Amino acid sequence: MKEAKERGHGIKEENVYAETLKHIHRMMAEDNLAPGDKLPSERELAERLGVGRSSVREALRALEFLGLIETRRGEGRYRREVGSHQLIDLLAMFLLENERAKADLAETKRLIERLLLELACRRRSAEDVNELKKIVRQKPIDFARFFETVVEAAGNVLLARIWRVLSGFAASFAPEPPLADAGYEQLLAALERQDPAEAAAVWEANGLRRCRNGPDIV
Amino acid sequence: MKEAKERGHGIKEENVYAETLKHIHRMMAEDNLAPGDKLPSERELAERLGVGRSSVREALRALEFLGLIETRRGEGRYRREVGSHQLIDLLAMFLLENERAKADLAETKRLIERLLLELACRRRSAEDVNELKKIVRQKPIDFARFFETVVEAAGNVLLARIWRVLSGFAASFAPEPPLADAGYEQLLAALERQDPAEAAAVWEANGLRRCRNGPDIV
DNA sequence: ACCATTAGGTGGTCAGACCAGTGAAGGAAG
DNA sequence: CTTCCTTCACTGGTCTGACCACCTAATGGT
Repeated sequence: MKEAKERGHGIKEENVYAETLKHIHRMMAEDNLAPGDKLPSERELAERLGVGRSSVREALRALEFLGLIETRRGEGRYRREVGSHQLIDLLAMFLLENERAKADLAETKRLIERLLLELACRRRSAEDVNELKKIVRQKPIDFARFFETVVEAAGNVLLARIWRVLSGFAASFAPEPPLADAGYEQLLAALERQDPAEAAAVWEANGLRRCRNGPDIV
Repeated sequence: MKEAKERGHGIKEENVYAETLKHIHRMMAEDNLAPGDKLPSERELAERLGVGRSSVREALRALEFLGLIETRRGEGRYRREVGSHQLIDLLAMFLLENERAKADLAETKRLIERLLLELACRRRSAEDVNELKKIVRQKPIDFARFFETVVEAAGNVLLARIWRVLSGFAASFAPEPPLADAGYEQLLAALERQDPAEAAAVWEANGLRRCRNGPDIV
């Protein structure tokens, strides 16, 4: 009675939804899908992968959650620029109820930013420095663009993604108070001299007051 | 021709799936659902909320994605301990298909471990130090237990969770080369003296060689 | 009292149907 | 010819009903 199973294939035996998710993701990579490109329709994917439309829908919904694709009703689904994370809004909503989580989040974000700065110091190219100089020269300083460049220069995709997720969370309930201009000058100098310790020191010095005390002068 | 719509209710007009998601989440809060408690079944929720089962499924899948509930086939869905960030799991899954990502993963893990060590230096209690002394004294040194204690002492739940995820994935394809015993002695000394800089220095000296030099794998 | 069987509930999946937007093809009016 | 509008095919959104595989607990025979 009990040996009835074993549907022929010995291995996989995972949720169709999870399989489909991986499959579609792999397909996106293999087809070299650029941001803005259109994905096949739900029905076509279902037929091509030999699964039901509902399973395809759940997989696509997950990809949308991860911010990898964008859905336009009546049109289709499109590959999205990485970095715009839809899931952030939802997650933030849930996290709002936990004070401790908020504190941990703020601290973690801050620490990972320090790591990214240190990495950027070691790996930044000459172009990175020029780009940053341009950004700092142009007042008011665009904090987001400054740090995006730093993250790019750090050259660690995983750490960058974690940062973007945390950053999105934090932004949704704790607006970012910008550093003083002098802070950027110092960071830039450290980056140019490839001095990770100096960058970390500047970051700590500029961050502690707002982390500890809360509201402070801009 | 164009004024045909307006299904009676003037406002909402959002995806049923999104509405259902919020609805179920609110319901969980109002019913004071404790971790481990069972949620109503898909079919019951569908009937109670007046929507289709597929919409309920998409909403529940999202909650699962967020780590708020757990699904047990054949049994039901249960409220889960908050704080389990499922999304990072998924993120890692995707990154694992890429060689470059593996190098980034190893580096990120290493860096986050440094952060945890630094935090632990600042926040460790006397008991933490005693615990660590016991672990170090007992050869061969149990690396996992040593670091678990450090992570605990660091007192940042979010960072700890990220580390556990990274650690788990890293272990699955890159066995951990343990530190020399002398390394643990030095780390312990730094922790006892609450000297983050020293701890970080020891960590870098013992580990970063493999991350820095390799030209981003092949 | 024990254990195998059974029945009902639950999530997992699929297929088909219909709705509601979108955009392009195609025809009528200018 | 151009312009405008209708039409139609296609897409995502949703609902329904039907199975399946799985788990639990009640059942019933030994």
